[in-house]
Amino acid sequence: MLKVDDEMSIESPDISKAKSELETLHEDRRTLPIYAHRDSLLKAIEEHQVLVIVGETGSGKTTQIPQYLHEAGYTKRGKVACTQPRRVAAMSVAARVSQEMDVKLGHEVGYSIRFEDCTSEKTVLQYMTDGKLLREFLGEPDLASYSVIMVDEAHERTVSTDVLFGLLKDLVRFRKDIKILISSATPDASKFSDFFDCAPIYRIPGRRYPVEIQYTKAPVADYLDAAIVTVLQIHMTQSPGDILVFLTGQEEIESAEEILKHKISGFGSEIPELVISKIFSNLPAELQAKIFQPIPIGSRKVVLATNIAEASLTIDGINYVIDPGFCKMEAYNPRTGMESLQVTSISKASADQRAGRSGRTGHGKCFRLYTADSYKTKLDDNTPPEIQRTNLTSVVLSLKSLGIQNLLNFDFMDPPSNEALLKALELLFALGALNKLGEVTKVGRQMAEFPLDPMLSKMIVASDKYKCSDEVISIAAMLSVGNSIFYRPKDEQVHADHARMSFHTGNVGDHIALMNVYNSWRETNYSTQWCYENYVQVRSMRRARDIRDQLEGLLERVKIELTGCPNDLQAIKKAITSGFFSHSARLQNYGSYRTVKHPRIVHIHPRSGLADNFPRWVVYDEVVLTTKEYMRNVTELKPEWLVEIAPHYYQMKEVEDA
DNA sequence: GAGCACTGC
Repeated sequence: MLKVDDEMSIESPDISKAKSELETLHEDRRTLPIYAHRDSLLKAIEEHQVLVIVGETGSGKTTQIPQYLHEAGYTKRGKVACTQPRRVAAMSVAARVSQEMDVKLGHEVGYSIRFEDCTSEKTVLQYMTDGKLLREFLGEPDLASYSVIMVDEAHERTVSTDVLFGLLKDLVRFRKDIKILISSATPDASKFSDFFDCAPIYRIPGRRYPVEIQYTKAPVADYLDAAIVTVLQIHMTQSPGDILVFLTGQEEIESAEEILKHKISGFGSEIPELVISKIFSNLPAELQAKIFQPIPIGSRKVVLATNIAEASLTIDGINYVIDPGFCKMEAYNPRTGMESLQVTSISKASADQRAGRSGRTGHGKCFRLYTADSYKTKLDDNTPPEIQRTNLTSVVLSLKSLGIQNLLNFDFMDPPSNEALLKALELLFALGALNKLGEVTKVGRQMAEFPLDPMLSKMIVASDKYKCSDEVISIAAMLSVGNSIFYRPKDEQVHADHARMSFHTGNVGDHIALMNVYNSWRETNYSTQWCYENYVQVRSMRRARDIRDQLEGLLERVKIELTGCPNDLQAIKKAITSGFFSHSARLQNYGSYRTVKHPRIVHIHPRSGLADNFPRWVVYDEVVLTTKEYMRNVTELKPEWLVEIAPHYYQMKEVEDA
């Protein structure tokens, strides 16, 4: 398990420890910066319904505040919830707090995350992901079982925390007995305070070491090259301590690795050993764990990392950070519905976060590969919150099912564009989730139960009619996992492609191919070996299984029978079309396609099973912009299905073959 | 013939 960043290092419990283990834990609690503030903090919470807490990394807020609230009696009135943006954080903080309180995890202290509820009737301190609390809100809109909600890591501004902000702001008006704590690590918390009607800000000092920052004198032409040169300079001139380099993606990391290895070999034994390691989320877990392995005495470690090392995990022993100032960021265009992943300059907040990674265990040094002037004048203060960069269909359906009528008036801290909201409303209407008055329909209520993109939910709801829910939930689960199902190592591409194409026999289309992958794996009783042989990512498949199991459970709740029709591919394709009819395209000349609504020229992605097949009409899962505008995950359909399935959306003349 | 940052329900 990776070490997570949650203010204190969390070690696995060692049962053989001496009797004083608990005493040591209690002493540790008293040495945290927050301890001196315990009583005044409780007083502030008592006096105000909403309090913004600024607690720097290392202050102990996440583990201590819920315990203080418990000691002060708040848990007699209801549970204390503390939300985290990430699953691992929720789990490991809960484990730590249960140790400190000397209770069994899942009893008084528990956590709840998707696929895993480690709480019981005894639970009074509940750590959870922010998305999970949002889901609970849908079932219990007054959060009656809670006395305090602490939204932790609020500065990360996930879509879920942003939506929670609006809902909680409304909730405090009629639940005078609930307390809301907004906890953030950014010094500038005035935005949070302003949003919550000038809620007071309580500051807790942190415990971190100073970081010296160096800029380049002139802009660098090639940041990858500059980063490599800087690594070598640090290695040869600076005192011991490991190096962390922030790069933008897997490919860049792997090429940096090669170049570095080559350069080092050129030095021979003239320089001390430099151990190169790398981390990015798509790297298999067993290889990720390597970055934590100890290295020989006298050598130095350099970790090449993506943004995963910015907030999601912490590597001990880092004294030097190299920050080229870039990351890959998702952009969403509401007008075209197109997503793209682009290399962008980071924000000042992000640059400061990166620099801070060098000052956790001692004095740090951060080498920024841009000028001081660029930092001041070119970088934005903050990264735009995710809610302004994403497809909102799912958020809008959730809010509508909570009875929020006018979304354009919903109190967002940073409102998404009206265009993005209207686009979402328009699609939900087309899917039949909203009626003309904008009210949630019966279908919409069924759809809202599924933790999926509404087009996928609609596909599942529609599968009831076509008697193929068994197949369709597998497809939904596989699509929901994302694009990391197939594994394609550089030196085995031919084998990998061959394995992948075997699921496409009969040109069934990518959706049904995904179903074939899932079914084949299931037939092997979920064999890991099978995954390796077929160049399929084990982690993605396990995730697909978890999601599929959850969807199967939800079918019952929305009264859809689990029925299969393995040999009726047309029924499955019609269910797919019921969710994705708005993503239809027809073949043009020269193998390009034109989308039927909001016409634009798109292409079948070369990794699609239908890439060389050019069916006349297709539906697609999504369009991504890379070198071209590519449709990812494509299935052939008959044009008359569009009018049959979505008569309110298509007219006959739009779908007639020329 | 492409090229998938990172999370979450």
